[in-house]
Amino acid sequence: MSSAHGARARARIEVTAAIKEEASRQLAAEGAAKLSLRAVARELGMASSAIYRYFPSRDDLLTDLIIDAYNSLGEAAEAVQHTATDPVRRWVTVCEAVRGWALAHPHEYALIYGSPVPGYTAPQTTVPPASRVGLVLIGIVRDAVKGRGVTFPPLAAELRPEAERLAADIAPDLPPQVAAALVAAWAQLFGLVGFELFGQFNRVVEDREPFFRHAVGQLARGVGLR
Amino acid sequence: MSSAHGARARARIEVTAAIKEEASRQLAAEGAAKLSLRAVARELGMASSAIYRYFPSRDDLLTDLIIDAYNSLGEAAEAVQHTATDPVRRWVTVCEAVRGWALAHPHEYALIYGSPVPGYTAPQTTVPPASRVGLVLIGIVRDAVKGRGVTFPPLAAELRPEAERLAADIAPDLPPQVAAALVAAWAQLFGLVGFELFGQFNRVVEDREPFFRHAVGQLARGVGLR
DNA sequence: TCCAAAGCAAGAGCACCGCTCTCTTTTTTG
DNA sequence: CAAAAAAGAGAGCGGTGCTCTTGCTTTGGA
Repeated sequence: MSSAHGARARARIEVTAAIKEEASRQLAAEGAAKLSLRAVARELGMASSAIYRYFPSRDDLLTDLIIDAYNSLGEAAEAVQHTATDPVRRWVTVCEAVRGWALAHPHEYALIYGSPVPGYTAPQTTVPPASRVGLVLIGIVRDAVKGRGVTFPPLAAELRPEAERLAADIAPDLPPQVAAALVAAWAQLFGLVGFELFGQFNRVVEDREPFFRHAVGQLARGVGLR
Repeated sequence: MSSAHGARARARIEVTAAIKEEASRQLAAEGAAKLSLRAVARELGMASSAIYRYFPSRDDLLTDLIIDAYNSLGEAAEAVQHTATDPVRRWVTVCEAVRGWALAHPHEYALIYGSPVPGYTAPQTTVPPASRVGLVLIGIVRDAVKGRGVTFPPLAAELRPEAERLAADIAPDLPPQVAAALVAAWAQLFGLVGFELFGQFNRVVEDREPFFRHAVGQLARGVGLR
């Protein structure tokens, strides 16, 4: 068993943690593409082949880091979700937390929202951590709907079936129009963050904080919040 | 001189083109990270070291491919920008062209709008090609403003100075409110496309075409188009 | 016209990478 | 206490970007 029985089991946990720690350091410093198992091993003073006792491949290590990144971002969003009561303010606050986390952890952000690492497809285990930010946004809108703080956004007729299916899937208690608008706003939020982070706003947007605040405020109104 | 004088100069152009062609093939097939100079050379039947006579480094080759990708996407957008007269329809059509290009060229899209290749910073030469889609969107809004087809969107007071600076920079003939909303919508468009392309919509949005059409339609209204 | 200069191809080589296999040592377990 | 399982180390394979040296060919000026 891999329980915390012997000293060996404890050592395994420690070494695994040390590997992830060093890998995380390299990820933050140089980015995912320059993360090398050999360099991690070197830094830890072990043979490069020994790493493979803990992570079967580089991709498995990356998967762990991806999950950590999703959880770290999710926590950042969850931590501020109740610091306001007004729906729009709550929405904007959470969006700002997402942006703040992204600016503080650019390589981690690129790892999870940039181009998927080549040939790499994320396993199912990443799905729950990846959903946390979305769930926070859903929660805000849900509370607003309960408190009558939502004007239903318009919905094209052709989108009706998809909106109903989507609402049933992710938030059964939300009106289809709101659910559809929410998903769109969710994607658009990461468009704003990504453009700033990846340099697309260079020489275009200078004073980025108020710009972002205003844009996500409009996003909130697009979902129906007020 | 590097003019088309001798047979040597002509050969250089041909070899350069052949390298880019093969590299483009590999990029489309496997993605940027698996593009290897050695593999390109192998495929072309030349020594790997010979490539360096044409491209000083792998990054220089990638820069060329980035420019090509921007231009290809820009052309796709420009090609459809006049197929409608109604401002909202024009906007949606161009957005659909962007999405269509992205779905048809996922690796090229990832190259230019995914995480920037680590350590790599795009040189100034990429700026004009990178601007083409934005210019198309600006053109649509400009025409709409002239034709009185625009309701000015709201603008937070704190954003006023940035909006004026931004408008002066990218579209002096556009009202600041419109210019600011336009830039935000521009970024949000790529959020929608990226989320679909990079799998974030898996198990969330099923019927993606109407969803996208509706979302970018709302985007157009956010800019003031109607 | 001839000859030096410049351009180009090729091969060997360096330092790195992910990953595998084998061998030895250590710890756990029946 | 012995057998089995786990872990570490080292060598090695095939791959990468990139450099350097060595010849060969085209080019342009005296």
